[in-house]
Amino acid sequence: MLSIGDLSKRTGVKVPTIRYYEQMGLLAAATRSEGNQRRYERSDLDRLAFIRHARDLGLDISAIRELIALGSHPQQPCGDIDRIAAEHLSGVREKIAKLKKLEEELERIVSHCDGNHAIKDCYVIRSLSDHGLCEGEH
Amino acid sequence: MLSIGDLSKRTGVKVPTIRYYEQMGLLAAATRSEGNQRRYERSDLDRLAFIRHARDLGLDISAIRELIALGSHPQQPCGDIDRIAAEHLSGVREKIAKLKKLEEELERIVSHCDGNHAIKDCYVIRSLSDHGLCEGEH
DNA sequence: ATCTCAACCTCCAGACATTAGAGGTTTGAG
DNA sequence: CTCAAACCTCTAATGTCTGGAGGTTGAGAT
Repeated sequence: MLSIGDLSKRTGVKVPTIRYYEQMGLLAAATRSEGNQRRYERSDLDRLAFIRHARDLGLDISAIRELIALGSHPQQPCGDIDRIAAEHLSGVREKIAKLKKLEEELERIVSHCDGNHAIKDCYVIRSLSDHGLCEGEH
Repeated sequence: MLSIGDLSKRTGVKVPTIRYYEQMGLLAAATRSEGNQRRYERSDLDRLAFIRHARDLGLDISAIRELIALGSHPQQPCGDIDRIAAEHLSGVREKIAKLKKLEEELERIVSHCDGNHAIKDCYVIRSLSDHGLCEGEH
């Protein structure tokens, strides 16, 4: 049996976050010690690792809840699960595309500015003020 | 003179968000009509466009406040502005790198799942449960 | 057996950048 | 002049945690 602190150390999920996940219904309410402290076992550790992994991938709480619910019917076909992951993949791709445009623009801004001219002539300020200077759209 | 709704339409920033920016000190308190409604002019539109642009680039409110403050002393050299932009650039690059790893992993996960086997054998669930299946780190 | 102090408990509040709603007032077009 | 749309302020919610206050428990050392 693990304390909440043990669980935290092993998964890298902070203690209040574990309690939050319990509150959000991602983790079943833990069994308690005589003194009312949460006690966890192997299966809780696995589930928390699953949650953490999914969060790292950027899935939100409700998506994870959906996955967990689906996962509890292991005989059914996994089409829905596939759909959730695929939807998320396209979301991630969009974010990457956006960020790449931002990266280019910031690069351009920084490379034009040597840090030594007066602010009124600074390319950073000029290009932030005047969207027309941007090469891409965003 | 523009109403807050006009400003909103022209910049794509929602009305309550404009009021929020005023509250946060990014926009100066607008002049008011006789009936206490906000009235804006050209310079407000420019500044709001600046703010919006900076937010699109992912700068947070305090960074924007900093830029605005620096921009109001146009005789000083722009080293600080350059620093803010450069710091932000490295943040964006980190985000991109992270998301690319996620993209790869999600691709791998999705491609292994044809949506037709039982959930207990689904690669999505298996790889979320077992970090050891990941090729990269995250 | 007792002491001690880290780790635990609950509840509440804050962080971020908005967004939405309630309830009331002003504006401007017909 | 009327009346709906747009405005006002204030409050509260969103999502995902994170921190603190104030009090209790657990476990190792004496």
